[in-house]
Amino acid sequence: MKKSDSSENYLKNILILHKRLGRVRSSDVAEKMGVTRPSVSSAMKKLRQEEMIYFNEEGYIFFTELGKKIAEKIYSKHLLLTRLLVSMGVSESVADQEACDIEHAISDETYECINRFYKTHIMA
Amino acid sequence: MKKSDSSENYLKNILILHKRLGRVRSSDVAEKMGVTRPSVSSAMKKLRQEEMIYFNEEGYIFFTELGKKIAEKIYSKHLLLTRLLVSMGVSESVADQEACDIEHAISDETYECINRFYKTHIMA
DNA sequence: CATATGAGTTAGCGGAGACTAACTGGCAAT
DNA sequence: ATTGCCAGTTAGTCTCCGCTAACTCATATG
Repeated sequence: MKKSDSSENYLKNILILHKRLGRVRSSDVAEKMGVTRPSVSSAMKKLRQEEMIYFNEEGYIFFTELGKKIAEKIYSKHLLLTRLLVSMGVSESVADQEACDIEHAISDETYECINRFYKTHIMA
Repeated sequence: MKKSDSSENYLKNILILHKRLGRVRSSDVAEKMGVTRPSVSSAMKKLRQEEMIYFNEEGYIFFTELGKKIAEKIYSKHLLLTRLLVSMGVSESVADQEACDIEHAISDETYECINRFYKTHIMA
């Protein structure tokens, strides 16, 4: 049911690296997230067992449909929260940083509420 | 520096029980938070070592100045976040629930930003 | 007086999720 | 062909923070 914050974070960062680099290895994830390669290795093992990702023959990481959906959802939450905080006067870097924690705490329903609010009260 | 979410949660709930009951024992905390008495016992031990709380002769829990300050700060964050979410359309109960996680993720500076925003854009 | 109850503690366990140390296997350069 | 590097994995450790089991102690109740 409840995915752990840690797994969600790995998925989000894999997505970001996919956008940035085109293809992603475990060591890229380790470098981006500031964790060791063994940590990534065991996290990837878990995500693979949960059918969120798979590795191709060359060792690059790809999303399954499920993994992609979850990664994109979290990334959307991250972006929305960052924009919201910035428009409330929080600095770009702090907003980005704190959104990383908040994003795991809000449900999809709450995301929709915030999104509607943002569109009608702020973006407008 | 970074207090754990768990400790912050204990402090917040002790504060709430103080307001509600006047005085607070470990078992009250256990019941309110849905954890076992041994869990509370070890959490209180930690908070006592950190000089956040102390016990009086009868076994009731009281805040030190430091503990009170931190508990009130977290409680303020909780209230503000709940009100913010509710005014964005999130239900009272979900807002309250999710605020419990978000409250540990926002800095004091971000709290001030949200507070200003709330006062000028929503409460007004 | 004997016993039951309730609060608190201690000891020990378990899962998450990080870490280090050390091994493997591929590939490049000398 | 040997050496060295880089990516990945495995094994084992640590910390945090829950849990259960079991003990202590005080109070209340038969």
